Amino acid sequence: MSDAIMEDLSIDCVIFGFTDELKVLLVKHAEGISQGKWALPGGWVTYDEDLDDAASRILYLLTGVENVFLEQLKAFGAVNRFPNKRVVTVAYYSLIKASDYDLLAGYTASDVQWFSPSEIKDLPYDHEQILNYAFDQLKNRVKQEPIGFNLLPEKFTLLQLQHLYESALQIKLDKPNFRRKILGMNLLIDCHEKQKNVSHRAAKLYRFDETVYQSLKEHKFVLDL
Amino acid sequence: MSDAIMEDLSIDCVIFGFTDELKVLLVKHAEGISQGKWALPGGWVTYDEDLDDAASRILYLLTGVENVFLEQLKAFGAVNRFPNKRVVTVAYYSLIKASDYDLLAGYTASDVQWFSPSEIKDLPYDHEQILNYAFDQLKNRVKQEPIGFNLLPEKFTLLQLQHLYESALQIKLDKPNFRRKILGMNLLIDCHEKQKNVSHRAAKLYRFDETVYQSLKEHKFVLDL
DNA sequence: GAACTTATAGTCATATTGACTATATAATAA
DNA sequence: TTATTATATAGTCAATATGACTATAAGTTC
Repeated sequence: MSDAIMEDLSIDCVIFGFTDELKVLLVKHAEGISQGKWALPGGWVTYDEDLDDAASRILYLLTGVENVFLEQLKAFGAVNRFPNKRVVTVAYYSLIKASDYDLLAGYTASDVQWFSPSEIKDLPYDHEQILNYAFDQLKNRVKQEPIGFNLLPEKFTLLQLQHLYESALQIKLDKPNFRRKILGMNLLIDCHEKQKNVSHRAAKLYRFDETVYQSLKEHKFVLDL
Repeated sequence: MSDAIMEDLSIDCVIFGFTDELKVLLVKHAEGISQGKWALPGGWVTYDEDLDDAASRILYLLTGVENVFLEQLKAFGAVNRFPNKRVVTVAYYSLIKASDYDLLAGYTASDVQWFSPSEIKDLPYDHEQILNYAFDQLKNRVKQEPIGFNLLPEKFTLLQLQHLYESALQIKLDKPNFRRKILGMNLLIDCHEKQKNVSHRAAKLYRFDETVYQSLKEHKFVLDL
């Protein structure tokens, strides 16, 4: 064991960020074959760290984003996915609140930035395939467990929550029906407060009931939207 | 590129087999640290094959089982999961009809056999963790797409299909409700035939409508049982 | 005060669910 | 031959969920 790198094994991270809409975190490569290109943050695994730890370390070094729960997506292992060398990569993904993190490019990255899905193009290697796979996974996850706890302000309106679902699932939802569904889950607590400084009727503010939120995460539910 | 092995990357396969109940395919290791132990079929990836191909090759060499659709489960990469050496393994799984395959131990396996989940114990490395993960994945998959096409005889009764679901999901189902649900999907075609040589009222035989089956596989549905 | 925008309440026909009960059909034991 | 049994299959029912709406309320801005 040493902290030498495993020559043929890498990590790539797909970080989805939510503010008003869904974004993806990319870094500009400072070196190597893909120098100057925007790509998923990625790097090499060392011999003395678990895969999950490698993913967190690499993400932090390249982007400054830390303390994020990374979930494994899949290993991508086509023979020619990487040029000149056989490299299998293990992809991870996460969904975070963009405004909670300061971006700081480092290590092999010269720049780091949030991108709208629509402006992403020409990703190197098989990163496009990884990203598409991550989008599918995200949609699945959103339907299988509640999201939003770390993505919205502590107090939020039902419409904000609805927008979150709409941008993660890329669909439009009916407002009254969404309210009914969400309120029926007893997941939200009425703050007995209203929005301020809005140029229309102020909406009620809610917050998550942490106990219910956690138990819904475990005892699988299916959100049929 | 060569057909040398990647020293630090392996494959492990979880093969679920269905006959009357759910079984798992294990091999007895003929060499190495776990010699004489029953374990998941696994082996090393070479430099010149895709991960998916490596999985198929290894499964075939060890067990004689071929032409199986293997789906990737997850990469397991804890630092000490394998003794004396850092090895990351990519796990695959599949669900097949046990009686369709002849078992033939080979390569690093001295024996191969189907096991009931309850009789499996003392698996080496982190194979128990992998197996448990595969069970969870199986349950998920069974709920998200139709199964049975390759697991049941061409003509089968509703009760046989129900037993398949019950053993994959490890739950009991209500017979009339299961019938209603399945028949309502228009997935089955009435063969206008009945069971023979049974010591009770013979049940109707059905077969899958291949077109509907395939389209249900793609346009995700959720089976709420 | 009128026009607008958004929030929130409520309607309704239809479909689905889980938990049942009832009847039909065949084999076998008495 | 009839009773017993095991299973198949049909049907009931109350409770709940769904999608597509309409209606009204409560604020802002012109």
